[in-house]
Amino acid sequence: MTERRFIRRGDASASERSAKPSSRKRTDDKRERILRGAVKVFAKKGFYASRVSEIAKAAGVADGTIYLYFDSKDDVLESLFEDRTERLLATLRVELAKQPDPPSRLRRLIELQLGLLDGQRELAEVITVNLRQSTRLLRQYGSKRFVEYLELMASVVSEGQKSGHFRDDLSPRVMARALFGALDGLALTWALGEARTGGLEKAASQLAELWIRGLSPAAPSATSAE
Amino acid sequence: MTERRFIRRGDASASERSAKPSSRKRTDDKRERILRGAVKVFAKKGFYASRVSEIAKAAGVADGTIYLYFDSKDDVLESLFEDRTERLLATLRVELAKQPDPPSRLRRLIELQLGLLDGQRELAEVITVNLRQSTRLLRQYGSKRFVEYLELMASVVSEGQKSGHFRDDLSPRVMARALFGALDGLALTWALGEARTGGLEKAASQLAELWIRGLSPAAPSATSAE
DNA sequence: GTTGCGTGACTGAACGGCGATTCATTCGGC
DNA sequence: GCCGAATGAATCGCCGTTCAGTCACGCAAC
Repeated sequence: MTERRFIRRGDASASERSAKPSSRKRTDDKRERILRGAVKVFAKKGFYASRVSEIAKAAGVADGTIYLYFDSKDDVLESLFEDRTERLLATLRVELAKQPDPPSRLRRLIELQLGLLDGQRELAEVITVNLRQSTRLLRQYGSKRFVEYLELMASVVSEGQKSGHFRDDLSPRVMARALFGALDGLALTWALGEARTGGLEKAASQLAELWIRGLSPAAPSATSAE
Repeated sequence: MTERRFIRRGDASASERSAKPSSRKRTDDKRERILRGAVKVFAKKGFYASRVSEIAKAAGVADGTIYLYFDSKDDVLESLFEDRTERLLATLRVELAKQPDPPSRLRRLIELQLGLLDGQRELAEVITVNLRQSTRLLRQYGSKRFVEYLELMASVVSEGQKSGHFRDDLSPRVMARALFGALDGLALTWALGEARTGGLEKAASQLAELWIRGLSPAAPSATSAE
């Protein structure tokens, strides 16, 4: 009955802290503030242990205001995920197109994904941990973004196979899932652990090394592989 | 609303317990039944959306009985995780010791972990999804098992490096986290997707292929490694 | 063998706290 | 003055947990 979600973000242009209290009109700025508050609170306590009033407090708005911009607490999480993943996907698409060949694209993909999280512990935690908590939602509503994401990875692999840069006895879809998992796992343990800035960078570089060699078509003769 | 559930005691459990006339003594059989019920319910609805009464129903016991065996709903999840992970770790340790060299151990580890979940969609889902939901707990109480698990993986890698089977420019700890993530990611997408029995087997084999080549010391071409 | 009793495992209705959501009211901008 | 964004205290339904009873079993007494 209450369809209140009529505010939509025009684009990524989030006019930040313009020193302008300006009008009492609804603003994307307020919506963004709520999302940012949510990241903080969710990261600290997890989705279910987070109180709506805490999010409101972190965002500097009243409890009720949240319901002017979102349908429910669940909707806040979902929107947050949707919003951030969209940004990530957009960045990835642009950056990957710049790379000359599939191996470079693979490396860039890994570096970018982890690089964007580096220095953003809270966001990393929300994405890795809370993504799972809304899995129920994701499954029910079918996470379009998530699938898009996996497909992007799979396409890098399959293009590499076509071009002869990668061995072709491994399924791109399986590789995409495994790579997603590996990135997620690194981000998770990093976010829950020390989370030193720059820590993910080294990990990214190593992961890229592993994958590029792992996907290489050259049959290692020296290895006593059996 | 005001819909009280009917717990038909003995109903579902009667056939199960037919052989042995149940004594009125506390049994870990009952504890195990609760854990199994919990797996079913958690897998279907997720931890937070699961009701204690649903677990009781699935286990064929009364709501209150759960509190004879566990401290709280959280304790049920924690115990479940603890219990199942312990089993997995024990199996892994035994099996890995049988393998002749690190590459075989790595392959076996991957096959075993995914193989044990194959055909157990519900358990896979609880482990991959709910593990995250209790992350808060895991962090606070320090997950000993989880760390043990990562260390087991890291040790396989570092042994391989010492023996010359694996390249030594990659950190075993990073590799362990990435491998954990890859396995977790495969299990997750499998559990949430079609979950065909045998589906994980193929994935396991491919993942092993990737990792073994990826960790191989032979440089296939002029890779400006590192 | 049978009866009666004490023990404690088990039950499930009721409780109580809590927190997401609502809505009467306020108030700034035009 | 009017509109509607923003507020935040009050509401209300939900569900984890409790605990007063129930009853099966083992045992002792006969």
